[in-house]
Parts: sequence; C-alpha cells; structure tokens
Amino acid sequence: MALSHLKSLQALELALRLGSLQAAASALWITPAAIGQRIKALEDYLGVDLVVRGRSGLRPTAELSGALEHLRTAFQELDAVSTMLNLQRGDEIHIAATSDFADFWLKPRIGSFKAAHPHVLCCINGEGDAPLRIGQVDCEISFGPQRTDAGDHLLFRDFVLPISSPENTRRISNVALRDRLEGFPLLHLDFYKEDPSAPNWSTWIKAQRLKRTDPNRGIRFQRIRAALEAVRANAGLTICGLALLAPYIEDGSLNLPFPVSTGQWTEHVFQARFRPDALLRPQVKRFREWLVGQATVTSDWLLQCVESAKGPHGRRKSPRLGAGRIGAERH
Amino acid sequence: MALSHLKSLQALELALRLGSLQAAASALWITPAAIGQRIKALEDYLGVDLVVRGRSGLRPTAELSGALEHLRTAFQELDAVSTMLNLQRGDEIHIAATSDFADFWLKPRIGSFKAAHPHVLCCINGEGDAPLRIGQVDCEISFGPQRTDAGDHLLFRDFVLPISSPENTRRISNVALRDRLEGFPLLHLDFYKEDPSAPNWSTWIKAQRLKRTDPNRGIRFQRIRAALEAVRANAGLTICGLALLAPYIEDGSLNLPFPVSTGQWTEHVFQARFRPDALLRPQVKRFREWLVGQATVTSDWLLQCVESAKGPHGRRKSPRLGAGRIGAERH
DNA sequence: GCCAGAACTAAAGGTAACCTTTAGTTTAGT
DNA sequence: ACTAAACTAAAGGTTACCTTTAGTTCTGGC
Repeated sequence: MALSHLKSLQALELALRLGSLQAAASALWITPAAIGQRIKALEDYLGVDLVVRGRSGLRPTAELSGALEHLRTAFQELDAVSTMLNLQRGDEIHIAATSDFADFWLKPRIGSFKAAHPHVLCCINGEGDAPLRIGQVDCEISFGPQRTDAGDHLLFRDFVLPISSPENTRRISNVALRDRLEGFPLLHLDFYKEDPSAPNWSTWIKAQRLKRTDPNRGIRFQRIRAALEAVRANAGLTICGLALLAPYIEDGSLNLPFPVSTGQWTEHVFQARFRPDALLRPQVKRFREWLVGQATVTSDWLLQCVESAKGPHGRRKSPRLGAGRIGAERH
Repeated sequence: MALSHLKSLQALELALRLGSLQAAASALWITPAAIGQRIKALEDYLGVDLVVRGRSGLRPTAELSGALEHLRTAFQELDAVSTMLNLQRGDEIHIAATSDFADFWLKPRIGSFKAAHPHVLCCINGEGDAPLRIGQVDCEISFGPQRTDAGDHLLFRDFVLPISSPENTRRISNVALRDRLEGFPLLHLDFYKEDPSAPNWSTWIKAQRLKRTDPNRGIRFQRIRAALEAVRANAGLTICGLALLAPYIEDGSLNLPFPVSTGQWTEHVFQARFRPDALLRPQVKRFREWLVGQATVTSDWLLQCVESAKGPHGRRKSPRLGAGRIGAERH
C-alpha cells in the first residue's frame, strides 16, 4: 500500500494528542501554520474535515474518530522505534567550549535557552542533560585567531586590562599612580598569552610608564577561574579580559583599578564553530541564533564600557567602571 | 518527540517487509534509487548500518532488529488508518470513456496495464475493481473536436469507411463495383455524425459515384457496438471507423468491402483529458504514459493500413486489408 | 573462468513539497 | 467592547526528495 501523507498524519496525531496546533508545532520545531497546512492538505485530499476546533483545543471529527486509535498506536510504536534507534538524539545539543567561557559565560546564560526550549537537552563539555556521545559535538566555542569559514560565527573580542578585588583596589588607590604597583603582587594569566595585542604585565606597565621592578615575577595561572580566585582572595592583581566578567564588574565584586583607557582589545576572538550537518537540525539553528544574540548583548556591554570611558569629556567614567573607583564591597 | 525521518522509516520497513528495494520502490511508486537514498539518509544520520544485503534480499542489522517489531506494528496501524480514511484511494484510477471506446479499445488493453501494476484498481465508467466515487474521474476519454488545453492528450484520429461481415463481403464482391450496393441493406451509425469530414452513406456513395437509390434508408445505430452486431448478423454494411476494430480486421471477422482509399480520416479525435490534480499521483501519470503508448500503437497501425493501401503501385493492398478480400470466416 | 544480468550505489540536477512570513479572521476572555 | 490567543490564507523561498545516468557488486549461466 502506498500510504501517502505521512507527515500530515504525524501532524494530525500530534495536534490531537497535544491539543493544539501550537503545541504540535513546537514539538516538531516548525511553525503552527505549517501544522495547519499539513492537516489541511490531508483534509483537502480526502474531501472531509478531520478536526474541529472546540472551545479550547482540537477535537477529531466523526470521520477521524474511528481511525484515531490506530493513529495513536502507530505513532507510539514509532516513538518506541525512535527511542531504540537513538533517533531522538535530535533533541540534544552538544557543545564544547573553552572551560572558562563555559563557566563564566555560557553556563550562567544557558538557562534562558533551556527555558525557551524545554525539550532540548544541553550538554556542555560532556556534562549536562545528555550523556556524552563520541564525535557528536555540534558546536565548538574557542578563543583564538578569527576564522571566517562557513560554520564559524564571531561572538566577540575581549578587552584586557588589570583587574582587582575591592579590597586591593582600595589599598592601592591611595598610592600615587606611578608607584601604585610597586611592591604589589602581580598575578599572571596565560589565557591571553597567544594574542598578539593583549598586554601582559610587563608590556602593560611599560606602556603605562609605571614603575615596577621585576614585572614578570608572580604566580602564573592557566585559567581565568584560578586567577580570579586568587584575585578575590586578595592575592594580587591580574590582567584579564572583561568579556566574561560582566556580572562581577556590574555588582562590584571585581574592580578596575586603572582607567579603562589603559586596556586593550584582543586580536583573538571568542567564536563558535558549528558542524555543518548539525545545522540541519532546527534545534541547533535556534541555539546558534540564541548564542549570537547573547553574544551581541555582551559585545554591546563591552563597547559601552570602553566608549563611555573615552567619552566626549576626555576620560569620563561610566558609573561602575571608573578607574580606581571603590565598588560596594561584597563577599 | 520530534520524530524525523518518517519517510526513511517507511522505506526501511517496506523494503524489509517486501525483501528488496525494487519491491518497495514499486509499492511506493518511486524509483529504487529513491528507496536506497531514504534508507541511507537514516543510516548516515544515525551513523550505523540498518540493513545488509544478503544473498537474496535485505536483512536488518543487529542495531535495527530490536526496533523492527515496533516498526512493523507502526506501519500496520498506519495501514489500518489509511484504509479507514480511504487514503488508499490513491491506488485507484477512475476513467470515464465513451462506451464504444471502452468496450472495443480500452477494456481489451487494460489488462496489460493491470498486469504491470498489480496493486492499481482500475474503474472504467463506474465498473471495475473499485467502487464508483462521485466526482472522482481522473481521466475522461472522448471522441470530438480536438482540444489543446493542458491535461488534454490526443490519442488518435479515426479512419472511416464501409465495413462488412465476411459473408456479405463475399456476396457483394461478385457484383460489379458500381452496382455493388444497389438493393443492399445499409446500416447507419451516428457515432461519427458530428464529424465534419467523416462521410455517411449518402456522401460516401456520392463521392464514390456509386449507384444506390435511397442511401439514407436503413436502420440507425447510436453506438458502434450495436451497429457491428448487426453487421456480424449479416444485416447489412455500415460506415465505421477502423481505429477500434483492429483485432476484428486483423482476424478477418470484419472486412473492408471497398478499397481503403475510399475511406476518410475523421476531423474529430479520440482524446484523453486528465484532472490536473489527479496527475499529481504517480499512478495516474503512469496510466497516462501507458495510454499514450497504446494509442501510438493503434495510430501506427491505422497509418500503416492507409499508407500501404496507397503504396507506390497505385492501390497496392496490405495482406488483410484488401478491398473485397474474403477473410477466414469466424464466429 | 568469464560474461551477462540483476540489484544496489553514487552523483548531479530539477522539481515539487514544505516551511516561513505576513496579514487577516475567528474565538475566548477581561 | 476590546485585547489576546489561536487559527487561516496566500505568497515566496528553500530544502528535501525524486529522477536520471552511470558505475559497482553480486549472482548465476555458459
């Protein structure tokens, strides 16, 4: 038997089971209009109505009611097949991200995506809602030289400058600018090491014409997380990008002990690369849209930080970003 | 659950049930390559093989075998749905044809189409494999002025001339040509009445300069079938088209008592009109192809009859078409 | 063993089905 | 009555699907 209109039958069953075109649409990752069209195509072909819209939701017509039982069973069975074949892997999104990016930027934001798409399972660096599947990374987020291949998406550049804890900010802000770092512990972060334009302590101090003996001495950190913990513990200052730190800067748990104008945009960028065939799945496309949207927010925030500091009146300061400003202390 | 790849699952189930891509393809009215692609798409997506080709036919792999049971049930249920909703009407072809065309031309040939497509149900003028459904004529075959709209297909013109039974052919062939019809009963057939160029007895006799008093007298018939029965019963001669009579001419159960050159091509044509939306169904398209192909055979046969009679040596005769030739008598 | 045929595979190209978008209508709720 | 939600309608673009053609593998016959 030929059995045409498979997709129509799927839409029909799903819409009746879930009670609305809307619900069926979101389950299938298509628009409600598409569901309506699928059902209508079948109705047109058969020349009879199959569903009527009741006071709240859909009801099957008499013509359909006899067959509905079979329809339900059929798709139950297909769901079973789907499960056994791991076909519903389509509902998972696997992301690999630089761990600092994951911890500081992605994980805090991913909730908003999951809230908008409840049946999506997100797996970041092998952890999360879905078990890790080998070779199944849909999206890879890294910090490095900008690529412009298809599948690559620029998220944002970073803006690098000294970071301090409120405590230390207060302590050094009393010292004359030129000697401010003299004798003060410097923490070295390798995250931006490969970037041609990002300063390290040595180059930054030279550029700012500050006085500091042995600017290369001090503890080295590979990861931003570790460096920030040390900063929070008042172990010293580090040079770090702002991009991942927006909430801490905003709430004052970290400060900028020097003017924003002393900072430097990185040449490297945070960027996402999507497997081309992963982008065939609408879920992944939606995730990309969401990701790019969120990145724009961060990007705008960064720009505003930098621009407002440069503002028309020389070094006008944005409220919470002023160099040396002491934020509300906070544990 | 999203449940993608519905068509792939259908192809998979069908191919395994029927044992070959070929069989599945013909059941779905698509090419074997398409079935292969559907299955391959699923295999690529899952990253595992689902079928292996054994020495004769397909076998499911271990990965699939667990799910196969569910797959079968699912499509059994869908078949049930399909039946209850009359969805398999897609397997029916409804044809309306001029009854003489149906009796003499279509019905004798339709077997070859049904043999090539066993699961198609043919319904000619409301009779046949499928119950009549109102408003569901897919193809309409008529004799009349040629149309050239989309959906119309020319089958062939007819070639009209006197027809006789072997018995009568023998009887009159002894009479001098000019007087051959004098006193002989003439049967009048209205089938070609509207055609501007098809002769009736009166015009034909005049054109052939024969002698015959009262050429308009005699029994009138609406349908070819009735006229031919009278001819067979030796009730007289009639003027009729050859197109539908090929087998009778070929086997000699009807003859042409006058030279083929005395005949005339009709201006009207046998033509088929297809409902545009019916042509969306591949079955109907195949039927159209078959119909046109068969019509070409008839058309060629007619041309050969007429041309060979006109041949290089004046009025050379084709073996079984010679004017006045007495065919093997046959009931 | 070699050839022929059948069945499947691969790749390319075209078409139709499908989905999205936008705008409009109906229904339910405030 | 007005607003919001849900569905409908129509148009347009894109993708998925099918066909075609050519090539490969496997089976069976000579």
